[in-house]
Amino acid sequence: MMTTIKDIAQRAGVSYSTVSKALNNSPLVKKETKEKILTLAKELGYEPNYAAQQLVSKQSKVIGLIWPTLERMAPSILVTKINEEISKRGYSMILSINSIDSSLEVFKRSQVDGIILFDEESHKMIDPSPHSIPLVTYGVSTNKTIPVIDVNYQDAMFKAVSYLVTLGHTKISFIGDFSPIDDRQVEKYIGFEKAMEAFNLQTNSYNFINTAGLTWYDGYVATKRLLNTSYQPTAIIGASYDISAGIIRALRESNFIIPKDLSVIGYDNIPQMANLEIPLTSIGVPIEEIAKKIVQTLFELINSLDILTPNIILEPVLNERSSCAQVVSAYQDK
Amino acid sequence: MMTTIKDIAQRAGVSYSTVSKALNNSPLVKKETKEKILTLAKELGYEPNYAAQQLVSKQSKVIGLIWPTLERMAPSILVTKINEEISKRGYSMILSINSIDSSLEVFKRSQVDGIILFDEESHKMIDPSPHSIPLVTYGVSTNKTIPVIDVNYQDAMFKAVSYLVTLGHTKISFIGDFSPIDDRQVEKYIGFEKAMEAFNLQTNSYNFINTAGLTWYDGYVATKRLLNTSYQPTAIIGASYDISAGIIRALRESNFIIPKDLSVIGYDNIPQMANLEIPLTSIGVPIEEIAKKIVQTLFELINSLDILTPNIILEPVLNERSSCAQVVSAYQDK
DNA sequence: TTGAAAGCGATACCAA
DNA sequence: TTGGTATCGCTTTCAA
Repeated sequence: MMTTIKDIAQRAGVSYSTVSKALNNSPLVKKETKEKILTLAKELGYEPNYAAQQLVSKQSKVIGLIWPTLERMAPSILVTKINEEISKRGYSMILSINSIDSSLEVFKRSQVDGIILFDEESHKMIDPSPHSIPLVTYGVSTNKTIPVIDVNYQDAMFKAVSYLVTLGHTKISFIGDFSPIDDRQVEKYIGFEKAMEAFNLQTNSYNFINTAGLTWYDGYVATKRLLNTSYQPTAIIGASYDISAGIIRALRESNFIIPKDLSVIGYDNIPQMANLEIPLTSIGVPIEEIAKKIVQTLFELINSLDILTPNIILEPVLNERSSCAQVVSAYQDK
Repeated sequence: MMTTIKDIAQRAGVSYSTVSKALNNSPLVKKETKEKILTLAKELGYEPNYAAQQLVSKQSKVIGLIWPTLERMAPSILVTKINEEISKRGYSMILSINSIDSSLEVFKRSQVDGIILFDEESHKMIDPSPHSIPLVTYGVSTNKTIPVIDVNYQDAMFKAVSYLVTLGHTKISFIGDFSPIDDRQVEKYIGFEKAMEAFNLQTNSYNFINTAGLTWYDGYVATKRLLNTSYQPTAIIGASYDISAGIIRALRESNFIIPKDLSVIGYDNIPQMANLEIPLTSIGVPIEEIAKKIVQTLFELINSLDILTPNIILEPVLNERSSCAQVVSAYQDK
């Protein structure tokens, strides 16, 4: 059987309330008594019963993260960062990969102090029961009842296009996943479309290349397809890290030199962007910032400093590396 | 404040022990009383306090899985399967991506009933303290104190080579990651070497191609490298799913027809194997079986049916699909 | 069929 | 400095 503070008290010849104090390093206990108790605790292999502690303290010091779609590379870096942020605050993080409902159930059982919800599609139907656990979600803002940390994807695409226009580009193709299941991807697409319009750039089907997937290979294949057409863009925007990697690989295979022959700009600001064959200029909110904001908002909610920040939209920034160049004017004017 | 069984008892005009029984659907409570209590509980938005339940029942019905290296695609399918197995038994699973030590700490806090440890390198230093939580690990057997579920990787490679030999192949190349950090990969390598020896097949450096990585691209590059040599293997063994995907892509790009020109066999038995451009013949322990065995062993430990099964080595099976063919004898004899 | 009461393991307050 | 005791919310005998 587990040893309890009572066992220790008995052996030490003191009351168990004294043991409790000693174990919590209370200044109210004489040094010698404390030492005796601590040694004894170690001897007996004492381990605190967290259920009992939680019962009285009403805190577990753990945060739950719901991540129903485990099989996605991109967020895994975010999850790692969030984990770090949470650790910094003396809390721990546990993950559940079940459906939202059952995850919520487990987390209640585990008595987590707060919940972060990662959802690709729809967190529209979560019922935020009144006395429930503090919860924030990361995703496209749709719900007004729970705080959402979000990225301004449309603005990201606007900034990307704007940057390319500054460099003289007018023939810009967007390669991304247009499937309506992922709101984030759709936002990027819309943002690109709007930006092209805003800059009065003509578009046709060659400007919108649908990868119908988010993997590297999807980007690769889509790029090959684009290259086989008569349209010759001077710049390509890749909608995600993986897709951009595929774009670069396809271009190099076709002997395009980046950025001399073609400029490429990718979405996302994960460190790996710099480790591609060509250091990729990218647009996006730094992953650390997203992690920080999510965790910060959750803790504000836990400490209920204020619940006045329902939706937080993070602004993307441009990260110049070396995959974009000025359009050579000789080509520019016919 | 949260509503408790006492609140319900008061409103219902019964004792709180009756409420407890009703909530647990005890047959000792009259139907009408039960119904009244249940309705009232719903009305008041009653949620059980799990810490209190655990304190008395000494069970949390949750299993913890420690997975320090989140960024690996392959195991993520295994994790999903394990999660399913655990759910079947009425338990839940939570994940921790922290270091082993801190994960152990969180799981004690969360009062999990059992722990599964996924470790790539060394679970040699875990101290299995006497009164601790039941624990099994998935990995290469090294430790005698805690049960390990493992795969016979050497045998897998033996069976792969054996199968190819049956088809008449003698020039077989192994493409895999030789880095010593991952014991699993090393085992495959050794298994291949031993098998070639066992069948008296000559080997040189062209038979062992080091990808120095486990991604698709690593396999792709390694294959290209092999193809540029004078050695013309008739069969290739890919050490992992991702690597095999890269192999296939490289071969197709170089206009090899699989399996007419070259046979390919991959390691791993995840369902995706069939979804590659060419349905890939593969060797490995079905991922479901691994998941089942891990969970089963853990529950035996939890219920301490017997602790007599310290190490379990699963036997790989061959899965014929359509990436291997008989060597045409005309080529065979010089 | 229901109620009273003990106890799970720890914290915290008030007395001594 | 220490000890006694109430309490957290629930399960589980044992009586009624």
